[in-house]
Amino acid sequence: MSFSLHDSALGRQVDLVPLVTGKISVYCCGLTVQAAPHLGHIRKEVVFDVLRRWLTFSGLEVTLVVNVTDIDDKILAKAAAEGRPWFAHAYFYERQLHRATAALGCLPPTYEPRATGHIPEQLELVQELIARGHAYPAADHSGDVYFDVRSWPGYGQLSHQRIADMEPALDADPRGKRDPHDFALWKAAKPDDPATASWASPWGRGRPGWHLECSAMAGKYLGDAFDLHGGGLDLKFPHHENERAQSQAAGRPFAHPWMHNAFVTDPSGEKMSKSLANGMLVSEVVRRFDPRAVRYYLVAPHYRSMVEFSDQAVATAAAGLARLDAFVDRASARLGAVRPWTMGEAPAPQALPAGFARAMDDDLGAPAAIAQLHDSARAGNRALDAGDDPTALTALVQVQNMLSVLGLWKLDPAWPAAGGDLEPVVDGLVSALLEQRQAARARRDFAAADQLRDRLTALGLTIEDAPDGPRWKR
RNA sequence: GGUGGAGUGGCCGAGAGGCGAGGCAACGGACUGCAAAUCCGUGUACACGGGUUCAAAUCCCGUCUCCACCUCCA
Repeated sequence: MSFSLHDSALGRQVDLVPLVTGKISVYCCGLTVQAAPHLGHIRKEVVFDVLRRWLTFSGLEVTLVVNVTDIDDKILAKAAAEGRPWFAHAYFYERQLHRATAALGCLPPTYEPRATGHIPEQLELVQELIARGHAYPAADHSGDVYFDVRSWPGYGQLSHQRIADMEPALDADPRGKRDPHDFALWKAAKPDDPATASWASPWGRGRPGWHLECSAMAGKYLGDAFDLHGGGLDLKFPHHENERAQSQAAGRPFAHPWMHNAFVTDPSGEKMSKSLANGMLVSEVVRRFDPRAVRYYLVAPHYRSMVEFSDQAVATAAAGLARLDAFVDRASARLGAVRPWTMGEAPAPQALPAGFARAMDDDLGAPAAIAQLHDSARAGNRALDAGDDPTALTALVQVQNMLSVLGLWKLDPAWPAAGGDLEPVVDGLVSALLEQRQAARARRDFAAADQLRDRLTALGLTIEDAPDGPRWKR
């Protein structure tokens, strides 16, 4: 069984055949760190985190590169408005991004290069493109350098657009371009730009354009050819089209399949970015909901489907995850805790039901994978009811492995540690109270028993009297 | 104008010619001191109008509605 996925460039599903046996190299466009990340931004991180976990589980060594765009017009403008250096603004939001990805259980990428840390590589690429006749300094001597889209026949192939059919550029000022669709590789410094925001170049001081950095950094960390390029659907054009054109025009094969994830929409069904300040910042959502439930909500739909955000949708996800947790808790209490596969370990044989692997190998089919997860939990619960411990144990192992592949295992190392040291102490105290309550129940003093349960309930704990004794959970 | 995607039961969300994914909610039953959890059961869903076919949510034609991209949005 091999992994296949929908290639946005070809518009059909293809097998992902590694360029180097046993290894997969992935470049996934990261964020421009100009504002706090919302759920839509973070969906991409979660999708590629799951991809990485699944490929790793499948025995591949995955290199994941995610860039940080730490300089652009918006960052400069916002920083100026705030009266602080652009890099202060960028670092601030880069930290917010890291906090948000960690909060949702995403592992840090293998490499996370910053655009401003790779100026020499970007200048080299510009010179290479000029030498090959695919780029030119602006005719108006502004110091800009543009990519010549008409010089590259493959331009438009990724997004399936012809230059002639594109909306005429609204740009009234051609700024020395040969074609209005030519895009900036290098942008000359403007008089009011801060001195720290420009670098010396053969065309005068300036800074790299947005598209250039990804081509340069992908080349540096993954080589001229790599296995997979990913990002949000909205980057397909122009960003990815331009990246592809730059790299290939410079003689680099670049990525084979392209993978694009769909958006998270706001409750009115519109793309999230238009309504930043309405409760969908990651920092706000994880305050209101269990972060694992938020991740489950993002993981469960197919990555190429739009997902609508609402409190109710996340609450529903939380209920679904609670069902799985309940089985794991119940089975662990009876059979003993089982440690699932985690990132970096070799998978044990029979670690997963075939249906789950089939679903994941088929274009990361999370919905079918989640269905399998619930089916396995049900089978496990049934086995526990029937006293069939061996079957229940198999289910416990498999359910936990599936959760781990999806990054949903409760104790996954990617989750921020949450006072785990106190857990046994709390467990001991609660268990002592539950023993008292059991004693009360045994002498049929239900008033006393209920009073104890009410006290624990008031602390936010849930008490369940299972046939094999009481259980508690938060 | 160009390109791509979507409309599925109370809600979310899969599937893509034939045996009703899955979750949430609801109802009934078993279990329980009561609950909770769990298990079992319960649904004549596929925007609309035509057509093809033994068989259509799935294919074809037409219509409507929505979303995204075509300027530096994940």
